[in-house]
Amino acid sequence: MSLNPQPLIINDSAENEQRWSVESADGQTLADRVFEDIQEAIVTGSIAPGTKITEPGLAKQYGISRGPLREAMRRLEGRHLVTRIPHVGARVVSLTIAELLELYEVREAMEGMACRLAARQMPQAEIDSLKALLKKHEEQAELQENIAYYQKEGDLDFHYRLVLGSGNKKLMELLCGELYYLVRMYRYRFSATSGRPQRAFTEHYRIVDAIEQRDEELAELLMRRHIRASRNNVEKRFHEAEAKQAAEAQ
Amino acid sequence: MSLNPQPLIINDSAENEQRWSVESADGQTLADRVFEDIQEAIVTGSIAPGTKITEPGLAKQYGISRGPLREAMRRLEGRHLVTRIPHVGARVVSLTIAELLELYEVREAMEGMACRLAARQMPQAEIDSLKALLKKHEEQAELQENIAYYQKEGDLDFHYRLVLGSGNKKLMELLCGELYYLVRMYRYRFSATSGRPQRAFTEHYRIVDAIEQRDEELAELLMRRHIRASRNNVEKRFHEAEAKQAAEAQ
DNA sequence: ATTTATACGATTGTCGACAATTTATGAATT
DNA sequence: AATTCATAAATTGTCGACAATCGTATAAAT
Repeated sequence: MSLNPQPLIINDSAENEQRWSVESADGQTLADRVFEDIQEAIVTGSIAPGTKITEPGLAKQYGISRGPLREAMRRLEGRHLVTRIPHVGARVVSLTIAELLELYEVREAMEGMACRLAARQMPQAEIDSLKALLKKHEEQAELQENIAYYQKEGDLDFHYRLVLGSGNKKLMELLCGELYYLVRMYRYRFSATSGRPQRAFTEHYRIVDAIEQRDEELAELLMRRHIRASRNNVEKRFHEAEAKQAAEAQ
Repeated sequence: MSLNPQPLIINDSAENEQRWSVESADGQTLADRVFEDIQEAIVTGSIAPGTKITEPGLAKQYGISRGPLREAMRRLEGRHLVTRIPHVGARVVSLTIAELLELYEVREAMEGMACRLAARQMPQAEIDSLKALLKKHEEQAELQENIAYYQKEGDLDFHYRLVLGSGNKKLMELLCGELYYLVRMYRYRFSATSGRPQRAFTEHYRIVDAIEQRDEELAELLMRRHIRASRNNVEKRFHEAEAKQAAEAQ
C-alpha cells in the first residue's frame, strides 16, 4: 500500500479525478492558443529577439482582444521569453553571448543528471528506440546535403528523448519546458555541426552505450563532456565572428 | 572592444537604455502585487497545496477585479505553482513524495554546478561574507531552542548565496526563482535537521573551504553529496511516517 | 433503487470602455 | 542650436458586463 502517487497533503477538495497534466495538451482557450503561437514565433525567430511588443499590435494581429493576449504575455513572462517593465512594455528576450554560454553550463548540469538517471532506470525498449533514432539520423545526414539542419534537429531530438528517459518530471519540465526553447532560438547563430558532424554522432552513440550498460558515472560524464564541447565550439565561433566584425569595421 | 554585454542580435528598437532586470523589483502594478502575495501565501502554506482556487473568491479577497488576478494566476501557472485546466479551474500545486525527491535530484545537479562555478569565480569578499554568515548561523543555533527552524532558514540562505556566487544568471533564475519556492513549501514536512544539525554545518564549512581553495571538483562533489544526504533523509522520514500511518490505520 | 436526462447555478473565458502612466511631439526660452 | 517645458498621442493598467462551459442538483424513466 504505497502512497507514492498520492499528494503529500490530503486536502479538502480532492474529488476531481481528471488528470492535471504538466502541460495542457492543445490550446483550448484563446489565451492558450495565442500563447503557443507567440512562443513559436519567438523561438523560430519570426519575432526577432529584443523586439518591443505592443498589446494593441499583437491583439490586432491575432484578431483577439487585449484580455487573453495579456494573459498569454504573462505566461511568456513566466517562461522568461519576454521581459516586461510595468507601465512601459514588453520585449522579446535577447541573450548576450555570456548568457548563451551560461545556458550551456546549466544544460551540462541538468542533462548530465538526466543521463545518470536514464542509465539507472530508462527502459530497454526506450533505449532501443533511441538507438534506432540515432541510426536514422545518421542515414539522413549521409544523404542530405544540408547536413547542418538535420544534425541540429536530430541533436535536439536526442537530448529530448534522453531527458524523457530520465523519468524525472521536474527535469523534463525545466529542460524541455523552458531551456530548450532558448536553445532552439539561438541554434543557428553560433552552433556547431557543419564541419564534422560525425563527431557528434560518435559522442551520442557512446552516451547511449553507457546508458545501456547502466554505467551511471560514465553516462553523466560523457554527456557533460558532450555539452561542454558544444559550449566551447559556440564560444570559439563567437570570437571568430567578433574578430571578423572588428576587421570589417576597421 | 568586447561585445559581451551586448545582445547577440542588434534589433530595430534598442533605444531604451533602462535596465531590463531579470526580476521586477517591487510590484508596481496590481497584478504584480497580487502575484507576489499569492505566491507567498502558497509558499508559506497559507493556502494549502492542492486547494482549488476560484477567481471570484480571490478577487474579492484581495479587493481587485478579475482581470489583474487572472494575469497573476497565469504567472503562477508559468512558475508551476498552480495547475490549471481550461474551463474548469486552477489548484495550488501539490507534490507527491516522488516529485519531492525528484526536486532533490535537480538540485543536486544544479547546485553542484553552482558550486563548481563559485569555486571558479566567486570573489573572495563574498566567500568571507559567506563564512561569516555560517558562523552567525552556528552561534544562533547554539543559543536558540528551536534549532530546526533556524537551521532550515540558514540552510536556504547558504544555498541561495552560493548560487549567487556562481555568477550564472540562468542558474539563479531557475534555482532561486523557481525551485526554491517549492523547497520552502515542503521544508517542514520531511526535512532533516532536528537530530544533529551539527553535521549540516560541518558539510557547509567543508564546501566553503573547497570553494576558497578554488577546488572545483571537490566543491561540486561535496555539494552533491550534501544534497543527496538531504534527499535520503527526506526519503527515510517519509517511509517512517508512512509506516506509522499504516500502523495507526490498522 | 439505479440510471439517465434536464435545468439550474457557478465559474471561467472574452470583450469593450475608461483611467493612469509613459513616450513622442512641438513650441518657447536661454 | 540646444535645452526645457507643456501638450498630445499612444500604450498600459483596471474594471464591469456578457457569453460559453462545466458541475451539481433535481426530476423523470426504466
